[in-house]
Amino acid sequence: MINISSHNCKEELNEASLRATPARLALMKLLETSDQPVDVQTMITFLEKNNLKTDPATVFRIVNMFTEKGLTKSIQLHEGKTRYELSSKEEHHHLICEQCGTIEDISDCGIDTLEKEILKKKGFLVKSHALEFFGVCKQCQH
Amino acid sequence: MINISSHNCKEELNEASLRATPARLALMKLLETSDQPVDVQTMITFLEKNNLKTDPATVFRIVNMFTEKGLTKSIQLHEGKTRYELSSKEEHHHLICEQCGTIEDISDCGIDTLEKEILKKKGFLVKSHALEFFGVCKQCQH
DNA sequence: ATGGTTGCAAACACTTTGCACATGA
DNA sequence: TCATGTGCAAAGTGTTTGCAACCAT
Repeated sequence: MINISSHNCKEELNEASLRATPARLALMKLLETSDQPVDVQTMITFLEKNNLKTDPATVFRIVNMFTEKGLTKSIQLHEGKTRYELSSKEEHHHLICEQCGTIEDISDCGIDTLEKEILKKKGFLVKSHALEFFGVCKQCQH
Repeated sequence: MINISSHNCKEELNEASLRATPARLALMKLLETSDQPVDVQTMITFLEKNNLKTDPATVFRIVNMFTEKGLTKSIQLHEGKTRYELSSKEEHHHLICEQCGTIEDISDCGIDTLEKEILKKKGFLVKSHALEFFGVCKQCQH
């Protein structure tokens, strides 16, 4: 991920025809700096730490809006909740350790080839996909 | 899927050291015959239709137990709920149409190769994976 | 007989919604 | 200014838990 300048979040929001409010700007920054998909609780805590009074409803509205506008992707790791990640991040997937819970990234899985085949064979046009791997990370394999 | 005889569900349950109760047997059958992953509401409706008095808590306990014992897999299609599918079904993944909601199956995606690479490159031992494609099915592409 | 299972009620966690007030453009 | 966004309260949905009664083995 090459971060060409401290990305102008305000601009990105405007491009998505969203107003640049303090909460949204802060969440954009959180998402940009986080090395793993973020859940709503974490977002709330982050906002509070930054003295931004907030409410779950607002955060849910923000992430839903972000996702609807294509700024973020939603991710489910069988935790009974949703995590969010910037769509602008390089295509990658996740390795979730069932023991310690660490979430590692992985790229390059030739899934585009697969998507093209799906279109040819099934006539199904893939818009997005979810690919996660569950298992045991290196450290946890004693 | 070749169904060698009307599979003896009772036996399968015993092998998993689970008692063969009416609800469990019925759910095994539902899962065997369903052509797509089933959610808990559908299970409850099914049990009621078969005059098996039941309760959500029981069904959740059953599917959790099934999944824990490896009889079923849990699947999340960004619906805010979990679906379940027999693990004994042939390895496959899902094409979910965002327009009409149909869930189509797809096999053969060479994901095992990928898992081996992950072990070699990252030292991460994959136990299971989730791979779903979201898009527009053939019929919905007018 | 007895330990695994269930039904019921209650509680939880995550998420959505309605509405009046506040705010960014 | 005024449409858009927020806070608060309430409700909705999916899921879990405690406990006494029940039933498969």
